[in-house]
Parts: sequence; structure tokens; C-alpha cells
Amino acid sequence: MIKAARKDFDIHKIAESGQCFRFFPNGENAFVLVAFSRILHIAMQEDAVCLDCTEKEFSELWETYFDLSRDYADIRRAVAPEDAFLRAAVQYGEGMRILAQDPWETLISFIISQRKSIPAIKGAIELLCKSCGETLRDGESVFYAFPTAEKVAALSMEELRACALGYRAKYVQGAATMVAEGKIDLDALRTYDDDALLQTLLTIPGVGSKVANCVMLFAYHRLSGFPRDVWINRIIEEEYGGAFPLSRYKGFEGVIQQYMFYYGRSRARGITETA
DNA sequence: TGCCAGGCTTCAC
DNA sequence: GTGAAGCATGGC
Repeated sequence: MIKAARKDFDIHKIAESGQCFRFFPNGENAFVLVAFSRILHIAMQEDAVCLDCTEKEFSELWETYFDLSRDYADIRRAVAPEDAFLRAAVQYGEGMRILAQDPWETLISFIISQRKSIPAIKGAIELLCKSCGETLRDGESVFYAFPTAEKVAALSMEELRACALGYRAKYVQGAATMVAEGKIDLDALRTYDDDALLQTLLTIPGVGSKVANCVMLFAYHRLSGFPRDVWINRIIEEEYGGAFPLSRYKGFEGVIQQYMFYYGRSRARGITETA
């Protein structure tokens, strides 16, 4: 069990931020995360974050996954003083962090995400994991690891469609086949610069600008990634008259984007008054 | 019941 | 290069 000092870390905001779809509520201020074929119990206390892993796992995996070495307060301080919307967004989102997820899982998750709501995305991903992911037991509970590219590529179109993928089934099959056959090496892409990474991701079926930017940001941790979805476009239109001053936040555009997304979406659901 | 969702592909023009 | 149509389905 690791008990780390809690600084700028809110597991609710991270779990509900729409960048990862495999956090499961596990009591008050606690979640179970399924990632990298492992189960991680996370509990948040007033001044500490508890993770049920070894020191080795923490330093080799989860510290990076949760981006714990970065000072997000620095980023929030960069917000233009006159930008009332963004100031409110970063204040509301304090505790949010940009995750460094597995590229394969992130790629497929965001191919599935297109024109789906977050609850629907979660449902489809669970069906896919259950259909061919490794069974992971956690006491009385059973979870399923995110399936490998080989497992997904081996599914028939009928089996994929049974995972509520709709028209995205052919994209998932195409992407899985590319990865399984080695036509694209997602691990090797870590060495690419931002533009080469983006251009390579765009060659994958079902991956356009938005999905590619999500994968860059939420898997490869390229903070310059700026996914523009319906929420971000709506915010830019309504709050900035169609022109967001993106160049002001060069190098960490993606973090700003995530604060905007989380605040905008929460506000639309009428739950920001709790902030 | 109808609308919307962390969009992409295809095809005119 | 730009714009519009078409796409499957779950959740609210």
C-alpha cells in the first residue's frame, strides 16, 4: 500500500473527466481502476492518496500514469486574469490531472467515443472487454482487462457489433488489424515528435483530428494536444466568440482544454454549484 | 419520443 | 480545400 501526499489530486474529477472510461466507484472517495491488465484500488483522504500497489509499481507505473510530478498550480496561474470563464474552469477543476494511459486502449476507446455520450462509451468498452479481455478477479468482484489488439482483430464483425459499436465496428476492426499485423507500432510512436505522431495516428481508420489529439494527450502525454469536440467547440463559440486565445497556452494547451471540457460539461448538467 | 453524444468518411463542388 | 450528407445506438 502506497500513501502519497495529496496535492492537486481529486480522484472524482480524474475519474469523471472523460479521458479514461475504466474507473469504477468503490465506496466514498474510492475507485477501482482497471488499466494495464491490473486492478488498482484508489482511496482519497483529506491529505493523502492511497494506492494498493508496491513501491516499485508506484515509481514505475502509477506515478507516471497520474502525472504526479507535475505542478498543475503553475498551469492554472497562467490563465489570463481577464478570462473569467477559464479562471472559473481551472478553479472548478482543481485536482484534475492528465493521465498517461496505454496507447492501444486509448486509441480504441476514443475511436469508439465518436458521437457517443460518456455513459454510452463506458458501456460499449465494457462489452468489448467482457467479450475478449482477460478475466481479473478482485475478491468477490470480477473485472475484465482491456483486450489485446490480436484478440480484438480476431473478433468477427458480428461480435464487434454486439458490443454496441454501431458503425464504429469497422473502424475498430481496421485499427486492431493494423496494430496486430504490425503495420503500426504504437510503442515506437513514443519517439516521434508531435507532428509526426499526429500524422501517423491520422492514418488509422476511424481516427480524425479529434481522436488523434485525444490519443496524443491522454496516452502519449503530449500536452500540446487540443481535442476539439462538440463541448469545446460550443464553449469557444459561446464564451470566446469563436476565437479562443490558444497561443497563450503553448505547450500545455491540452491541460487547459481538459479544464474547459470538465467545467463546461459539468455546468451544462447543473452541478457546478457544488464547486 | 425525440434529441444529443469527447466525429469520421465519403462525395460534390 | 471546403461543406454537407450519412452513419448506429445508448442515455436522458
